[in-house]
Amino acid sequence: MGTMTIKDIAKKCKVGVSTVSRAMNNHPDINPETKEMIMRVIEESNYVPNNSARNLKRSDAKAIAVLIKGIGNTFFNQLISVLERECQEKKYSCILQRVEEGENEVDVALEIAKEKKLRGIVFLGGNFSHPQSKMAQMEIPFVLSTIYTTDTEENICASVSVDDFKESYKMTEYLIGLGHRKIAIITAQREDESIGKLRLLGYQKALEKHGIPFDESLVCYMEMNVDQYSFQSGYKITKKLLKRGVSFTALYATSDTLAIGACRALKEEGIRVPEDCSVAGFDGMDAGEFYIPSITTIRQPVEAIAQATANLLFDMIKKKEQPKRMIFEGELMIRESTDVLPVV
Amino acid sequence: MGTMTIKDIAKKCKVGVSTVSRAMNNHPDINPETKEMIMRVIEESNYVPNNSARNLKRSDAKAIAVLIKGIGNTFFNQLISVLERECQEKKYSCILQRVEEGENEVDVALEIAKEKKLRGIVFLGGNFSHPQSKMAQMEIPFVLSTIYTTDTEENICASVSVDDFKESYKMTEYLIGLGHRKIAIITAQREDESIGKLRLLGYQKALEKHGIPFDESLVCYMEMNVDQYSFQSGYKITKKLLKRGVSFTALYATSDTLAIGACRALKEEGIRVPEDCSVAGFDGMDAGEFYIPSITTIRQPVEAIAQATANLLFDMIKKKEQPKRMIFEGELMIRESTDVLPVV
DNA sequence: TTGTACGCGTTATCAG
DNA sequence: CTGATAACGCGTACAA
Repeated sequence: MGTMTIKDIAKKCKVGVSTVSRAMNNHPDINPETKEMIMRVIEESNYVPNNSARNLKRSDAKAIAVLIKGIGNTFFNQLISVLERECQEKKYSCILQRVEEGENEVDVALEIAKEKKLRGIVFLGGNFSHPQSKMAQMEIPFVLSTIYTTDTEENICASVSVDDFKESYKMTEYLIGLGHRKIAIITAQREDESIGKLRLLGYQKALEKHGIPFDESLVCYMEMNVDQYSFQSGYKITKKLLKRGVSFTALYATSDTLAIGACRALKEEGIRVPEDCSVAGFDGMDAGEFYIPSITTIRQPVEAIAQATANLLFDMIKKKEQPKRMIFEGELMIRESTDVLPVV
Repeated sequence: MGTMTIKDIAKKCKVGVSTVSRAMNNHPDINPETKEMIMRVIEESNYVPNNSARNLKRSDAKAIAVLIKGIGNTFFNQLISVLERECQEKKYSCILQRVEEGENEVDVALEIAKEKKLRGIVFLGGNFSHPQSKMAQMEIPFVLSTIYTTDTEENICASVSVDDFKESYKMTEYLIGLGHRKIAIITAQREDESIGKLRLLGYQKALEKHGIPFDESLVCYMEMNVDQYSFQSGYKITKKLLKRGVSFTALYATSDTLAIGACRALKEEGIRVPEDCSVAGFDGMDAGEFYIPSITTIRQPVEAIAQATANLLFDMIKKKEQPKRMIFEGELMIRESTDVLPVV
């Protein structure tokens, strides 16, 4: 019975197609008996309506999409869960769409918005520096979650995130407060113009503030090809740093995963954490909490960010709210991987 | 200028719609100049073709989908990467579709297969015990990756995985070989009929083989509600186990994430790994490799499994291959978290 | 309450 | 090489 259509069902039931349609879509004006009969036939026939045809016709979809750049980033999983929960509550369906590293997320957004007749979009991850002309094409509300974008005064994107600059400053200052002066940093690739850069700037600013000269040889940039914020990445970079032979008493990795990779690398060289070297991360992921030693980090309030993202988006959909930037406070989680610099 | 259609473009270009369609879809029979002109207009107009309409018409899609039950399972990320790479090579597009814990993956498959005119499907995760009648509706090839299913002789599903029973037996035997006799196990929820059960059975079999009586009080079942194979889960279960006051010298967690959670819990109680208690995992994830102590585990050959999954599926699509079950060998990775039982 | 017929945006067929 | 036009499967005015 190859592929059923609504017509086949109509024929089987000896009714018109519209009646079948009404039965499927819970329309009020239909005889309950006819409806039941139709539903039974549908069930028996294993009929599955064609979504493409539906989307083509439908004007109202009650759906949003979440575009995720850089899956594998465990950090997003929690965020997504909350977003999905929130959608369910609002009776919206939530479409998850992964976008490749090389792809342009706005293009993907434009396409899927049209295909699925979306009401709104959430962007997760990515650098997000797109020309204004491109952004203007987005006819539906969208919010950037966990992403920073360098938008101008007159044209602000809706976004919710922590202030990466400030939080990074906070962490660096904490390390300095422990007595560390030679603080190595693992940061995004040189070309990064987004959160990676901000975190680096925060680090620099804190050093400057405390009269510690910025030492380029203590900065480790991630490589382009490898999986950006992975254990592997942190491990390799740290190995390389150690080979360079520069000395440092603290290592600030700009993500918890990087920090964990770094700890492994240090251990292999017989360097104890935190006794010989303090290690700090960023994000506040579970992995860092369970690690031994547990990783000192800046915890992003994921739950709150996700919640705010959903609220802002739905408010924008209802025209109740203009795009705005929302900043959340990160929390310095002092754990086992950092310690005061021992006096020698 | 709301939403452009192909007609608008045709009008703008003063050509017929079919010419525009040809330009977009790289058809051979079109004047290069006309094509170029059309493409320019499309670009300028920010026209985005409607995918629903496309899918509706298209008969051939050259696409497969990967249905993932239980994202968050980092284990899948690698698998997916390989699958995507393989698709690219074959010029197929690869659609990732998450399926909720409560959803029926076959229903989702049926729907998306129809909507996207898929050529094949890969199932990742889930228990997969579906009635034969349901499976019969799948008109396109599909393969279960990393999933075990209790299929009958005459009706085998295509699947590729390790032999969870055998591998679990292997791990347990290894622990016994170290001198351990009181081996606790963290396993799936009681109701599990899939890999969780198999791993438990492998454990039991190994005990039996070596004349060690099975002790129900050493078995920790996961809870239903919590995130199944998470750090948290392993942590909590271990805490509970310790409270029970039963003594054990080794703890076999049936996933690396559980093992890591367990290590944390043990540490908090002042129990050293591996000196006081050996801990073993399963899967061979990065997280376990970088953990301190690194986790002894059974490494699933993810790369090979993914590769075989792709090959099998594409062969089935080309009718070159019948559904079959493929078993891969797991590798016992002896690392820091296990040690011989000290003679007291 | 139900059935008929049209249109959604594309692509494919077939004459020019 | 190009342009009409017929599907694709469904929802929905509109008529009955």
